[in-house]
Amino acid sequence: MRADAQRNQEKLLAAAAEVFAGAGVDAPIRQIAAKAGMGVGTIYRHFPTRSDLVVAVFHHQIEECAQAGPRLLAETDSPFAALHRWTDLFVDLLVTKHGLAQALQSDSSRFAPLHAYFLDRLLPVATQLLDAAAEADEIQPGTHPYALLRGIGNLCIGHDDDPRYDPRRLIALLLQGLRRPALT
Amino acid sequence: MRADAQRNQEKLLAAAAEVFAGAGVDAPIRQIAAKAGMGVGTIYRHFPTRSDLVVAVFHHQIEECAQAGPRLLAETDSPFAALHRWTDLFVDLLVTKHGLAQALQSDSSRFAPLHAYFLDRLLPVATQLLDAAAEADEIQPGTHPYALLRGIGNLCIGHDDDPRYDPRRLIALLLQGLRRPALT
Amino acid sequence: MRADAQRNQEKLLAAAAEVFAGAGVDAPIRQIAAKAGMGVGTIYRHFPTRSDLVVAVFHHQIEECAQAGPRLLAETDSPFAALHRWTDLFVDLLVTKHGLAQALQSDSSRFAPLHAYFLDRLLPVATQLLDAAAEADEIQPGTHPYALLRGIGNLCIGHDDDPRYDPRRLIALLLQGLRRPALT
Amino acid sequence: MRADAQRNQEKLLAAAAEVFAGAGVDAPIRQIAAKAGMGVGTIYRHFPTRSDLVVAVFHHQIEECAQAGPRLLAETDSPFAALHRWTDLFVDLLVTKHGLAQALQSDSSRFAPLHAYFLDRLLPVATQLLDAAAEADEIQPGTHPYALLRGIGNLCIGHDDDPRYDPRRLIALLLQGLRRPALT
DNA sequence: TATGAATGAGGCTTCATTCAT
DNA sequence: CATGAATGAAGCCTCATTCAT
Repeated sequence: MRADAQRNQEKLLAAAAEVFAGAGVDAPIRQIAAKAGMGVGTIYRHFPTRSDLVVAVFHHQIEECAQAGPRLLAETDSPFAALHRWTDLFVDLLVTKHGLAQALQSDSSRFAPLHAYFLDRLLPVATQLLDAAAEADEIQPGTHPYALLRGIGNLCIGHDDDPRYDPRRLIALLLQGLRRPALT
Repeated sequence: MRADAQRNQEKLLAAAAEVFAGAGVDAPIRQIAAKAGMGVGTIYRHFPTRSDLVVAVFHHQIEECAQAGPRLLAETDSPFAALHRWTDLFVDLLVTKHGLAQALQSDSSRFAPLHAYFLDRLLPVATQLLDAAAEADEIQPGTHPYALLRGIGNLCIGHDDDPRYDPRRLIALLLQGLRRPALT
Repeated sequence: MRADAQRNQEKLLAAAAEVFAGAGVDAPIRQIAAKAGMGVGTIYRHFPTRSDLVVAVFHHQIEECAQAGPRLLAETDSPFAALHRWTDLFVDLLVTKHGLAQALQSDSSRFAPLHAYFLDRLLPVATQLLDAAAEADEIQPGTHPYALLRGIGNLCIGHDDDPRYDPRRLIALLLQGLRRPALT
Repeated sequence: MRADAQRNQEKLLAAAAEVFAGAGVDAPIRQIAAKAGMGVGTIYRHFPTRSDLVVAVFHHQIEECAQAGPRLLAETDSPFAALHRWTDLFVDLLVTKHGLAQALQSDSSRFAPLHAYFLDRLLPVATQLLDAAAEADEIQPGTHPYALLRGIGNLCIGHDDDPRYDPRRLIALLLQGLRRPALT
């Protein structure tokens, strides 16, 4: 029976992820319930607020991304390179799980738990990477990790609306701008 | 009556701007009508679709911003400096008129006229500035003006949610990243 | 100046007739005003209620139809033939002035003045024709003129929706059914 | 729950039938919801469009009427008599379920499903009856069953507005007019 | 425990009608 | 007088959320 419940949870999370990607994180609950093959009541039982569901949906991905930070830092001699590669993973997270970027930028009161979880896990990672790069004198200091996360998150919005818009390129420019020596 | 109507229009646009700033461009029409002290019908008469109203609200600002581009370019010897100062004005537009950034990022089908107007006016300006800077060899070529506009627009989202997030600093870094010589 | 007013009135009535034909007698007043090139206030001034306007629009046609009855009766030896030809004119009125049939069947409280005027003018004519035919022993007695008018009116509804539906043929059958000797 | 829902459905259909009869098929959904003692959402859940509701309300009656046709034809030697009795049932349907006649006459785009269902069930019946009567040489051929249905439907409009108007008598005359031998 | 039926608040939009100019 | 701007009631419809089964 536990296995059943497990299976159901996964079906729900998969359905929610799909719907969030297709219709945004404000998609009707009924739509998710329908795709998951269950009643809306079941969803409300497990995830009383929409934010709870969103957190659950993005939990794994955020976790993986968080864990990649220290690993990348250990794997290379250049903290800046590690930072760069980590932002790539972060962007993957945001553009693959369409809906996450939207949820993160959304009116802060809604999705507050998602914000909290997101920052709780990723802010230390970004801090570590930035600090390491600054200590190695590869970048100028003074950029708040929060600003970096949020900036990258914002740049990922609408990533597939128009071929002229390539968030990775802009992010690369942003990181380039961090490098020393600063050009006037 | 013309004078009255004129006054009303202005009251409406002011109210809409205020409401858009406070509650986003999806705020209920009723709320705007209430703030403007008029019936909803009056708004629908002048602006049949929400997008029409949004365009009207942002029209002046966009216009001013567009006209500033060539002027700045003429005023300085460094096209890059002109570009930088123009992006400052552009950011002013986006952060002052809170709601514009949101509207620009919003699902393209809604607010299509706003998108069209926005690009119609500002894309040529951004193109001119980028081209001039590239020709002066101050920046590397290859950045699409559309990407720049949209990237800056995205970076301005949520500009006042958190003091740690300063879009101007990120944009400065982005522009810095455009400069020659490119650092690896 | 009187001539001007006259011209305006006619323009209004023509516009109303056209709109009634195209969009029914419940068409928005603004639509009529727009087609007539005048403000809605002007229409309200001359025709305080919608019914007043409808009456005015159909006045001429109803009048002509009413006057044709006695003339047809005088022109022929067969009152039944006169009746038949008169119903043809009546049907012309209803199918040409699309909207009249609709208005006549419409919820009796609205358009009451139209009903009143319509019956005031046409009921005596229908009565005269039916009585003459009955007295000439061409039709069986006992059919109320009101029922005949209304029945024909109803049969004209939707006259152009479907080629399979031909009100004139049905009306011919109805009149045929009135003839003597009655077949069981 | 199934039992409850069933009961609710019936309450809704009864309320809708009553409201349609009293206020026409364009009556506000809220009014129906109020009379049924439920929220508007419940109605929209079961009947997404107004037409769906109208079809459901008239479904049983139309079905019974359709089934009566062949039975009447089998019960008598005179196809014309069967036709006459069937039109009586048809008129019962239209005058009892006030609102059906209105809906059938209404602008074809709305209530299209009702039109379709109505014709799908009743046109074959009318065809069979007319054909049988024509083959028995009791009526003249050449009347389209669609025209007959629609004509009778139209004649039933406003059946209770005025005591002078008796649709059954007019319909009897219409059928009489179909009989052989045709009188000039 | 899962379900999905029911509720009803809330946003949208259209016009009939009034009335200031 | 003519105008048409403004009002706001009224209908529509969509979900978020609750709760009986």
